[in-house]
Amino acid sequence: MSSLQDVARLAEVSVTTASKILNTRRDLERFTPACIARVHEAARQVSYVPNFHAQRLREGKSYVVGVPLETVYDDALGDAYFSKLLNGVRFALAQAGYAMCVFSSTEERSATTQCLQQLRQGGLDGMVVPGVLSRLDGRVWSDTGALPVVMVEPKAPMPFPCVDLDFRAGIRAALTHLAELGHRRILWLGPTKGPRYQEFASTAWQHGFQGASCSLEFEDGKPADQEGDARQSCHALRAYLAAGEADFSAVVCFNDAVAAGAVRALRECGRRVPDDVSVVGFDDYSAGVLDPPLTTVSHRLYDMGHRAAEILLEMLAAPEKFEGEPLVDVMEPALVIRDSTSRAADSR
Amino acid sequence: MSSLQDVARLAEVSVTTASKILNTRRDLERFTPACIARVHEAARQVSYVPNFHAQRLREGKSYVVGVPLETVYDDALGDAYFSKLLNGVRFALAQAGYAMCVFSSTEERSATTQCLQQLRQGGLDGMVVPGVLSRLDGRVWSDTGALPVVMVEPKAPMPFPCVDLDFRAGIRAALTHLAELGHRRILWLGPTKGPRYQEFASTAWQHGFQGASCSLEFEDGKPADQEGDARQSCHALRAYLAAGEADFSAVVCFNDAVAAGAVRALRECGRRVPDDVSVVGFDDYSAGVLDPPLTTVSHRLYDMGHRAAEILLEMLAAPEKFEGEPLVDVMEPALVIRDSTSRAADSR
DNA sequence: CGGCCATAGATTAACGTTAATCTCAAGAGA
DNA sequence: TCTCTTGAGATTAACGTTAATCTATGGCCG
Repeated sequence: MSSLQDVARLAEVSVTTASKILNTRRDLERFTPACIARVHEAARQVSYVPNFHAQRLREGKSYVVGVPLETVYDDALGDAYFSKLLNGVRFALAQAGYAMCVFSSTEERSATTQCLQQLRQGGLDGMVVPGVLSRLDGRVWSDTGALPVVMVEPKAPMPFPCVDLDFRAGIRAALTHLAELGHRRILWLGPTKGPRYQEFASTAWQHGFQGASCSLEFEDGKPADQEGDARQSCHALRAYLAAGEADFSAVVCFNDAVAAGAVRALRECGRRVPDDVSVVGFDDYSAGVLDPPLTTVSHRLYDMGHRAAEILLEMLAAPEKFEGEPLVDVMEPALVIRDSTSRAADSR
Repeated sequence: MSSLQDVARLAEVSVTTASKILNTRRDLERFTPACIARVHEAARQVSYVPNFHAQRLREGKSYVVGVPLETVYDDALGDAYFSKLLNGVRFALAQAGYAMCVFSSTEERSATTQCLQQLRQGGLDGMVVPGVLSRLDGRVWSDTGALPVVMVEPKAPMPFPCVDLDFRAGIRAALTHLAELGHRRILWLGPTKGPRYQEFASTAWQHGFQGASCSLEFEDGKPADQEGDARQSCHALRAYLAAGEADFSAVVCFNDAVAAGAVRALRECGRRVPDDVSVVGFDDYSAGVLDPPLTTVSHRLYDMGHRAAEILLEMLAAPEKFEGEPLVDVMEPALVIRDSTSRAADSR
């Protein structure tokens, strides 16, 4: 590890001169070409690289943004959720020359706590918080009002800007799509009890789903267990069909895993997808690899992460613009049409 | 931002005293309780937090490890791959008090370049490199010999420790499982032309797969496009069956997406899975949500990431142990048995 | 009563960088 | 010849922390 001092000594100039020539490039016109060349040559010889922490300390800025990930979903759903979100954050930051630092919870301290600590210490310039997690540990958020933090979905009580998703618009898009295909009797399939329904979706789903004809509910199991979801929904729908209920030509599902279960149940009961029944998923985490590839409402997590990072960067550039009521940026989900929906049989 | 100076001024002690009492806690027995209390009270009043970069500069250590992610796979496969890998790295590091910083490529500079730069600058203590990517930009790796870097799969020519996966053992496990179920005629289904086959698996597959009776090849499309994989393998197997080839009771697939395509083709041709034909996937990225849930060879990426981080931490603690020939840590894949394999029909 | 030691801290120097100010010599202008 | 300017760089001080060394006071012992 060589420092400017080594360079300066070798080039027989002052440390400041070396700094100006090698790093800041200010007042370059004030040095003779010979001097500049000497400094560069010396830097090469001792293979000088500027010290990260010294520069950051001096500048009072880190160019790093933190993202806390509590251990909540350790499965394919969590993979998809966080991976897409983090990709969005990462690329937006990278474009602006920032790095992204991801924090995990340990036995002693939550990821959010660690992240907030480094933020206060100046090791991070800001923070993007997947909001699903932000409600864990409410006390962690005391005295954080003025910190540069952006939340992602759903809107939390903390007074930070937030990027949210309009679930209702997503469901509306699904219903509109089905209506255009001639479907009139639509079944809603998803958990309506259990922790997840409480947490995520209660009002959004309820309001968004008023257009459905009927709804089939099943008890939520472990939060976000995809295999479990698929099994639950398969059982529920199979029982429903076995009971002779068949007054629907399309199913809208809570997520892609539930949709996968629905497809399985329909098949087992001799209904073809999409020929006999159309199925729409939600999230677009696994929809592409299912059979048939699912029409689904995309969560657009990449875009949400990207947008959150953009907002954070704006906050860092101009904090005064973000005083007052915190910004809520609502994104529209996107309907991705694949092969699990088609024109209703009775409207062909 | 208050500093030790502010605290010291307010508590009427020297800066060093404040440092010892608040941060290092060395020589604490040498201060009167009254003094200690005064310093703590002052720290509270000015809400002191130690400065991150100043501490790191002083200590000459960052407690941050970098992971470069080049933009290679921007799809569900990439999500699963990197998410699981990063989770493993993250948790291992978090346990040891390290943070994980993820780098992305920008238009100008590759993620690896950025990461290496910060490593040399002392902003990072080490680096875990998903090896799939390390071969991009060979020149980037010149003059990096002594840096604390650990690679993950596959073994690259760079002289760093590496965590690798024994693909052959994975295939062997799949074949053994099928043999135990009475299968004798096994079809290998996967790309055998195109970039991916070249890159990943050529020798591993070829050697590992000698036990298969026959193999069906299709042209590789875009690297790692899951939907594409499923479509390709579905077409290939459908054509194969349509041509009257049916001399197999089990299929071992290149990855889960290929297996999904295989299941689809088999179904379309009236074969039930697993009753008529057993199917084994590879990777365990999406195997759980497919119908039927796939028996698959798990890539164990979480474990690989975890192990890589552990090795890196050992390197940081005792660099001298890692001189000489770089360590290669080979992990055994794990066979995950789900519902797509069953006893061969002709052996029941 | 002088020397010695422990107590309770303060002072100094250093980590590596940089902004602001300062110096010194040469040349220009009056 | 004397002042003024300009060029080319050096010095100083600062960012916030900490390890190593130093000082001053008081008590104890011989």
